[in-house]
Amino acid sequence: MTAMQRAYDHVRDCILSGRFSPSERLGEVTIATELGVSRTPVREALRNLAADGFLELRPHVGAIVRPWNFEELYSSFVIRADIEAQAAAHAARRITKEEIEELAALCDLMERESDHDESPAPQSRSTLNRQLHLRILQISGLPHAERTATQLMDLAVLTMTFNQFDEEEVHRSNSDHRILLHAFRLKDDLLAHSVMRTHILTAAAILRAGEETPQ
Amino acid sequence: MTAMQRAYDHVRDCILSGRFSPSERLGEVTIATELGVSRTPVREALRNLAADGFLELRPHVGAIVRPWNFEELYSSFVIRADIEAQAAAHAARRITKEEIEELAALCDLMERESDHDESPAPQSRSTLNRQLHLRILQISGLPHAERTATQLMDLAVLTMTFNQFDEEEVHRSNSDHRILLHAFRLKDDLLAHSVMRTHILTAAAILRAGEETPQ
DNA sequence: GGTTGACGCAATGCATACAATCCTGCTCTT
DNA sequence: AAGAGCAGGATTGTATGCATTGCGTCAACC
Repeated sequence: MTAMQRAYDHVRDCILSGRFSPSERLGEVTIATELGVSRTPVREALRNLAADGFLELRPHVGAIVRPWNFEELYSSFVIRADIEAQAAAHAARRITKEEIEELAALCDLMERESDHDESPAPQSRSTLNRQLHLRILQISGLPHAERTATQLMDLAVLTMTFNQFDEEEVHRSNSDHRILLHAFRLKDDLLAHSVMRTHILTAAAILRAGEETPQ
Repeated sequence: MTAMQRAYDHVRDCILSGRFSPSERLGEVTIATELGVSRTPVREALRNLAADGFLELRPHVGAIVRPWNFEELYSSFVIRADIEAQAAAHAARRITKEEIEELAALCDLMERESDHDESPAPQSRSTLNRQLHLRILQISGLPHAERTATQLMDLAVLTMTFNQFDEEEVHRSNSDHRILLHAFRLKDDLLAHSVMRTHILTAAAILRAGEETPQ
């Protein structure tokens, strides 16, 4: 583990946990002394975080935590819906039997976990979900889809920790995955496209519902 | 102009002009001495180029020029088509009269340049085209659409220099822009979506045609 | 002859020092 | 009292030196 990676993870975790509030100014020296490393790896980590959309760099001012209002987050889902739907359609045409079994195994794991009401690892589901979506993006054979969608996905994890699905919504999500697998088996690219698009836009709608009621 | 920016532009131009061939290994010291600067800004430039998709960084090995086969490039167009179509639809609902006039002015410039057969600046059209698309992305109010689409667009400029549109194709492209503006005036988001999607997929098809015949 | 091990080298990773630039608060002036 | 100018400080930009790590090569052993 390099010092840059440590700095990256540290700042990222601080942003996600709310220790660094939005629009807060972060200096290189502050973080460097906090971690006991030099400015060089910290500087590099901040650049990477900015490239990944977590920070905004202002020369001679400092890195400020990117303020992520609701519109910002919702837009990432809208874009992801298009990209991943397209990827699912491509994947449906290229997927092999072995890859289908691989995805099915992931779905089994997720459903088995949902059955146990006392979920041992609360973030396990989101990890498995990420794996599933990532694998489909890889299978699609659209390298840029993989790049951009994973960026948006990791950025969305930010709020997923605050906004948990309830039991009914988890069930629906699992059902979406099953239908998607069905579409893959049939090599039905139109169905795959539509299911994936609905799957993500549904998540966005749930997010919107959870975000609008508290206010 | 910082030294990092100089290094960034230098390496980028070398990649685009073919001076650095794909899969070539680039050392930090090589470029640093070539430009007469220290390793530090070069290092930072290489990171940025990797973040923008031009390079791939391998720890303790070096930066290698990302091999961009045809599939890779084509996939960027497919993704862009979806993103920018969605952005156009959103823009159609939010655009103001002033912004429409602004876009119309850009279209006028592009068409006026097309009329003069002796185009003074060969890359002027691609610059104007970039401005037009970027402005629409901004108007869409989807920040992530702007981020991802511009990344893909800049990456695609790479081959646009080798693959020029002929007169007929330029005319068609201008016509697309005009219909898009028409859709904006009518606030017709469906039309805007479809026109933009077709516009980009057409460019991809032309690219494919130009790429398959030489072989 | 093929394979595995170690050693040397080259390149990156990191730390520190210095320079340039910009922001900020204060003061002086109007 | 409000605005402009200036000085101080803080932050980033760059250079350089040392530490670390992976890779290639050569030789020895199987």
